[in-house]
Amino acid sequence: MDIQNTQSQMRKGVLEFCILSIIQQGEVYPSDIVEKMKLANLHILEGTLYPLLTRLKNAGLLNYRWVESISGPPRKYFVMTDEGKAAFGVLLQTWKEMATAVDQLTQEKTNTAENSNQAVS
Amino acid sequence: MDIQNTQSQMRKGVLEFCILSIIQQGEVYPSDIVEKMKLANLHILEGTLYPLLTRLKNAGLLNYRWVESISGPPRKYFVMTDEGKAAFGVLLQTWKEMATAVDQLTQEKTNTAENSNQAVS
DNA sequence: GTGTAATATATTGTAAATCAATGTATTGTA
DNA sequence: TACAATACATTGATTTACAATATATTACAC
Repeated sequence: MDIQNTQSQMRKGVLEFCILSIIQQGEVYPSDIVEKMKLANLHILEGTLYPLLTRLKNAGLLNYRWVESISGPPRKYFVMTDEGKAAFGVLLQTWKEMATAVDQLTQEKTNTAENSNQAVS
Repeated sequence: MDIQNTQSQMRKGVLEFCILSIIQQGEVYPSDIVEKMKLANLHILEGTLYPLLTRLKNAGLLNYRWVESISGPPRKYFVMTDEGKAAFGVLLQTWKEMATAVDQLTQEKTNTAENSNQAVS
């Protein structure tokens, strides 16, 4: 009950960061993002994704272009702006620092020999 | 603007997990938690912490005992229940998996729109 | 052509959680 | 008694994810 909620919070925390990361790797439309996130076990629903993309677009981090599809309505392909790329760099640094901090925090007592996953560069 | 918000989201996501981690390392009262979190660059306010501790206590993950202080009102010292220890184990696993997934996601190579599906320019 | 399914973008209403500000209570000291 | 420091606690506003639903386009069977 509460565990699932906490797990959900954890996942929510990195949603925007992961979506920016996906878009930085190349043009994608929303269904691509849902798919890639699912592969990373970070599920996101359309009702969450669309407002989020709008937020990021309004913040100047993203742009999009319409692309015709042969199997349905046109798609919005999203790309990073220069500002978005800069923001992603900052967020990547924030993520690394936070992950390191959390690892240190949790390793202060959890000293099992199994936990030898060292922090990345 | 939006970067700070995204950074804030990231930190929020691990708040409960980190607080459980701190309490698992030993008995603490709320001000201890605020202090330890600040040292990890994960700031939390009392207005956030108190409801959060109440939530975790009501969920059966925490207990507390009153301890007299020589310099003010009595303090609530929190400890983990057995259920809380089990929950923390699950969350630790969740954190590791998520951190790995996020690292992989951010390290993937660049794709192009032409690679994915049936996009037509 | 009409109806249905599949694909895709988008909005609405609800619930949960953080935060800033403030409130309440206890202890020591001038 | 008054005041400062410490500590627990609540309130109101804002934000945001989610479930459900709406709107629009294309393909295909009949």
